[in-house]
Amino acid sequence: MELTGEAQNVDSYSNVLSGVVKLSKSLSDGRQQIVGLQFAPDFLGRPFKVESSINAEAATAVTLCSFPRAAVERMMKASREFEHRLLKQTLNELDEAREWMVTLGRKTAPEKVATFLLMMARNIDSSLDAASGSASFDLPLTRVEMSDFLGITNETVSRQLTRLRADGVIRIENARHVTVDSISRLEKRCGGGRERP
Amino acid sequence: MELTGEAQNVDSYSNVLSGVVKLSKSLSDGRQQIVGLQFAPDFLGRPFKVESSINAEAATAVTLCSFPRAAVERMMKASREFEHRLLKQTLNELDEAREWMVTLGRKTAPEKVATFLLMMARNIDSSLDAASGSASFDLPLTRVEMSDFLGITNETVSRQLTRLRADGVIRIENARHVTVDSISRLEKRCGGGRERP
DNA sequence: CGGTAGGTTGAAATCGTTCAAGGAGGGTGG
DNA sequence: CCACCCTCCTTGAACGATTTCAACCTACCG
Repeated sequence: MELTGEAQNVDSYSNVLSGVVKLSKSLSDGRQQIVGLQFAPDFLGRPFKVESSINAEAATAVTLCSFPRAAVERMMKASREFEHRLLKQTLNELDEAREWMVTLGRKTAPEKVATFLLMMARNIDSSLDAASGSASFDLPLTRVEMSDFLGITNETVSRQLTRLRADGVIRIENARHVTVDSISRLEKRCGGGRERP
Repeated sequence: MELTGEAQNVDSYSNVLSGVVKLSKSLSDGRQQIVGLQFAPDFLGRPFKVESSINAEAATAVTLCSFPRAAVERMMKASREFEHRLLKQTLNELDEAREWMVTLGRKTAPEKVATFLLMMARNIDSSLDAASGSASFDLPLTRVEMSDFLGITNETVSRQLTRLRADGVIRIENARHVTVDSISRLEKRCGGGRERP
C-alpha cells in the first residue's frame, strides 16, 4: 500500500516500510503538536483502544504494509512473540516521547532546531556513511511541521536554520536538503548532553 | 517498603501502592524535566534495558511493593497475562506522555498550570466526590517541581496560581492544599479541548 | 500568466524569564 | 525558649527570547 497524501484514521494496523509518518494531536482552536515520527521499520497503530485521538499522516511518500484490525488482534492472541515485540517497540516509543519532552520543555529554540536536525541525521541519512561524522538528507517535514514538532513558530524555525547555515554548521539546498559536515559541531548546539546521574 | 526520600536508581521493579513518584530527566547543565508522575496502582521500572537514563524519585510519602529484577523477569517469561498487562500500562503511559507533549509544546503558561491542576484533581482528589464538580487535594509537588513538569519557571507557576486564586477559580491553603469549586471553570482555562477530527 | 503553498526576513509587541528582595514555616542548637 | 538558618513561596521590575504581523520571494501548477 502506497500513499503520499492525507490523514488516515488508524483503524487498521501497518508496518512502515519506507518514508516517514507523522503522529499529531491538536487542540480545538487549531494549535497542533506532532507527538512522534515513525520511520522505516516501525509499527503503526494503537491496540486495545477504539479512539486514539491521534492523527497519523504521511509526511513523505510512504510505503505501508497494513492489516485489518481483526487480523492483527488475532495474531496478538496467537503469537506470544508478536505481543512481546510490540511491547518492546512501545517501550522504545515511550523512551523517545520522554526524551522529546525534555526538548519541548527545557530547550531553547536554537537547541530545539539543532536537536531536530540531529535526529534526522541519525534516522534518514541518505548518504550511507556510518559514523563518518557527516550526514546529508532531505527534511521530511515542512517548516510549519517542524515548528509543530518543536513547539515554536515556523518563523523561528526558519531563522534558526538560517543561523545554523550562516555559522557554517549546515548547508541547505532547495530549502529541503540539508548537509551536516560535522555532526559533533551540531551536537554541541543541542544543549547539555544527556543525563547527570 | 516505605520511603519518603531521595532518588532511587531503579534496578528493581515496584508497584506504587500509595503516594506519587516522579520520573525525571536532566541535561548536563542542570536543566530538568519531569517526564511522568506515577500514581497509586502504577507499575514502576523499565524492562529490557540496563540503563534507563530516567530518575525515579518519591514526590510524597510513598509505599512501594518492590521485587528484585530477576524475579520480575522470571514472572514475565512465565505469565503471559503479566506481560499483557505490562503492555497495556505502557501503552497508557505513552498516551499520557503524548498528551503532555501537547501541553509542553503548545499551551501558554496559564493553560499549563490549569492543565496541571486539573490532572491533579482527577488523580488525587482527597474528597471522594466523583463528578461532583469540585475537588480538593494536596499538591504532591513543590513549585519548582511543577515548573520542571510544565517547562516554565517556578516564578511563573507561582504567579499563575496567584492569578487563578485571584480569579476565584481555586482556593489555596498553606501553599500546598488546593480546592477547586468548579472543575468546569478550571477546564475552560486549559486551552482548546482535546482533538479536532 | 496568475494563483497558491512554502519559505525568508524585518520590526514591533508580548509573554515568560531573570534578577532581586522579602515573607512564612520548620527544624536545630545554644 | 529563642535566634538562626534553611527551604519554599511570593511579588516586583527590567530584560530578552520568541511571537506576531507584514512584506516579499521562489517554485510549482493549472
